[in-house]
Amino acid sequence: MRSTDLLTVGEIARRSGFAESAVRYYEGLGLLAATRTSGGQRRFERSTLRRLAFIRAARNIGLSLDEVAAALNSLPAKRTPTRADWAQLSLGWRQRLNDQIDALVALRDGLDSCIGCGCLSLDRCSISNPADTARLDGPGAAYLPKKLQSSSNAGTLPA
Amino acid sequence: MRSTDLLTVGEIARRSGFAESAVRYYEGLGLLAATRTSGGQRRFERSTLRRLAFIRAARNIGLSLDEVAAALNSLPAKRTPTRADWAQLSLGWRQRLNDQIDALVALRDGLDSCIGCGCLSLDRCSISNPADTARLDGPGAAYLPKKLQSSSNAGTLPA
DNA sequence: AGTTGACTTCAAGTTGACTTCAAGTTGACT
DNA sequence: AGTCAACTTGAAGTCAACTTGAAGTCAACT
Repeated sequence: MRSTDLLTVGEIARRSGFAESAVRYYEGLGLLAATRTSGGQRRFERSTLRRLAFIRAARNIGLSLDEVAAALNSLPAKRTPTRADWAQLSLGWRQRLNDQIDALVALRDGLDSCIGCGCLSLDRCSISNPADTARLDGPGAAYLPKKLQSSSNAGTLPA
Repeated sequence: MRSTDLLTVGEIARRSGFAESAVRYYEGLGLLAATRTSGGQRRFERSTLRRLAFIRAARNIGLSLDEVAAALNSLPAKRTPTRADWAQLSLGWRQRLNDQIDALVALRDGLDSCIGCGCLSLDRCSISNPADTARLDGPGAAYLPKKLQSSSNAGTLPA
C-alpha cells in the first residue's frame, strides 16, 4: 500500500470482515470492481469497503446477491455515490423488514391459538397451512434465519 | 383404500400438500413411518397426515429437518400422541419466533437510524456490522424468508 | 538474489432440502 | 388377461453462496 491507496484482496478482506474467497467471488460476479497490477493481482479502491458494507447490510436484511447486484447497479455510474445515494438505496429495505416482521408476528399469533388446541389440523390450523394456501400468502411462510436455526430448542420446551 | 384405511404416497402427498418426492424423502429420513405391501409399495397410516402438518408448521417456523426429527423423536413412542403432546411440542416455538421478531425489529431500528445518516460505516453502522461482531450476536443476522427474497424492490424505493 | 507470505486461476466440493430421471414393478379395474 | 396410472429404487441434478484445493506466480523485504 505504499504507492497509492489501493488495497489488496487480503486487506479488503480483513477490513470488511469478508473472507478473501468471498471478495474474489464478489468481484467475479461484478459486485466489486478491481484494477490489476502488472502481475495480475487485484487492487481495490477504498470505496470498495463501502460497497462491502452495503453488501453486508443487504445480506443481513436478506437480499440475495442478485438483488444486491441490482441495487448496486442502480447507483449513479458516473459519480461517486453520495451519502444520499446510499440512504436512498437502503430506504426500500424498511418495508421489506416490516413485511418480515409482520409475517413472523402473524405466525406467532397463529401459533398461540394453536397451542391452546393442539390441533395442527391441515384444514383449520393456520400455522400448518401449506405455503400455497390462503392466509399465509400475505404474511409469507417464515423460514428461520440460519443463525437461529442451528442453535436451539427444537420444538421442546425450554425448561 | 379399499381394504384398510391406509394411504398411498400419492394420497398422502395430495392431502398434505407435500410433493410425493418429499414424502418419500421424509420417509427415508425416518420422519415418517410406512408399512409396505407385498409388492413393496408404501402404505401410510392416517396419522401420518398429522405428522406432516407438524412438519410443515415447523418448517414454516424455520426448523431444519434435523430439528424436526429431534422434535418428533421426543414424542412418546409407545402411544398415539395426544393433542397435549403436539401442543407441548409447539410451545417451544413461541420463544423462537419471538427471538426472530426481536432480531428483525432490532435490524429495522438500526436501519432507521442508518437512513438518516447514509453512513453504512463498517465501524459504526449497526446494520452493516459483520455477523461475528458485537451487537448482532443477540439479535442474530437476519436472512430473509425465501418467499420475501425473490419478490421485491431490491434496495430501491417502492415508488 | 533469495525467501516467503500473499497472491493467482480454475475446478470441484459443501450444505440442506429436495426434485428429476430412468428403468423397471405393482395393483386396481375392465 | 390386459391395461395403465401409480408405484418402486438409486443416482444424479438443482439452488445459492461460498469454500477448498492444487499448482503455480508475485512482491515486499532482507
